[in-house]
Amino acid sequence: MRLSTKGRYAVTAMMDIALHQKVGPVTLADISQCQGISLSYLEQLFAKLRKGGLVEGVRGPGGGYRLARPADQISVADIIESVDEKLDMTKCGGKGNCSQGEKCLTHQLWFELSCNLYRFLSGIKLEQYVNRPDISELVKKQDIQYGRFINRPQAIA
Amino acid sequence: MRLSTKGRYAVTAMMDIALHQKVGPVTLADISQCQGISLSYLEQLFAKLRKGGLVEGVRGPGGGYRLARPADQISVADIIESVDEKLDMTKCGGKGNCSQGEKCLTHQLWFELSCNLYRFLSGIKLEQYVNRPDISELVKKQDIQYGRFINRPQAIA
DNA sequence: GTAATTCCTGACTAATTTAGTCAGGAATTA
DNA sequence: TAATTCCTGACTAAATTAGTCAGGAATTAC
Repeated sequence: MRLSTKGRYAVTAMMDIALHQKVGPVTLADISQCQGISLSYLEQLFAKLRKGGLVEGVRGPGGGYRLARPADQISVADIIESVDEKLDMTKCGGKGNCSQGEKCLTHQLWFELSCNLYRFLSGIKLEQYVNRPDISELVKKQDIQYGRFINRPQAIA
Repeated sequence: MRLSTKGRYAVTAMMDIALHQKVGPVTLADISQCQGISLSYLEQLFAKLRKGGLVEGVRGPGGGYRLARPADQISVADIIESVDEKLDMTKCGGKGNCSQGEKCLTHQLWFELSCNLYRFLSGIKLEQYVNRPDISELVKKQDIQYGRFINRPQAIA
């Protein structure tokens, strides 16, 4: 479990999509503009999120990305996991030069810690942010501010 | 709050020191050998841990590093914080180009998440690993395996 | 007081990851 | 048919991580 700006980008982008679920698919161009991330970089990230089965793309005008499953079934851990490559925790991998076969003690301790962290982040779902009334209010304001979804009549329906 | 291999190195190294508190200071050379990290890189990390007030160095033969305060007062969050530079969470920093003065919504959400994570890692202290009897047993075994503390009579006293 | 040990400092380099750029193609809608 | 948007892959630039090197400073053991 690694946690970098890359993971943050992915999580915030996914939050953006989750917050607009009802309006329709969200374009990467919108996310790019609102969050100040380059479009091409977002495309790289979303290629991974797609492979991870977290989002699905909709092509053509009015298209964009939507969640591949309900927001209460997507955790922060899911997102980070699909975007960040696993780092081998042990440094000795399968070599066993760490402690003659056994996993080195401190590596074992880190592993425990890492599991706890993973469990913690697995418990945090996108849904719990979406359903907060104070947030829905802000979403509306910001959408107007950025002029999002203005030329998308079918999205409202 | 970022979490990389760098942070992992620091945490595992600190665990190593905590586990050997009673025996005396732990040399970076030992940690380097046991965990497969280069000595010079460890020195860079420990320069930060020292500045963070988490460890203090003891020079000369029989020297090494020891914890600067009790193990129940050093959390995983402390360690990672002093080793990893802060990353600006907002990307707009103080520029306010994010959402005209207000913090962008999704950035705000990430900030909340990050706080929770920080609180979680602050709750995990080095002590809770040190005091586990199953671990003390393993520490002894591995120390013999690596031939640690063999030429250090004063360390036992 | 000399030698060995260990921390400590700073500058430099190599490898990896992150982030961005570019050029183009494929599916969909109007 | 044209506009929109995802989608792919190759390439480059910047940042971070990790390692290397050379030397100095404090301490201990002899």
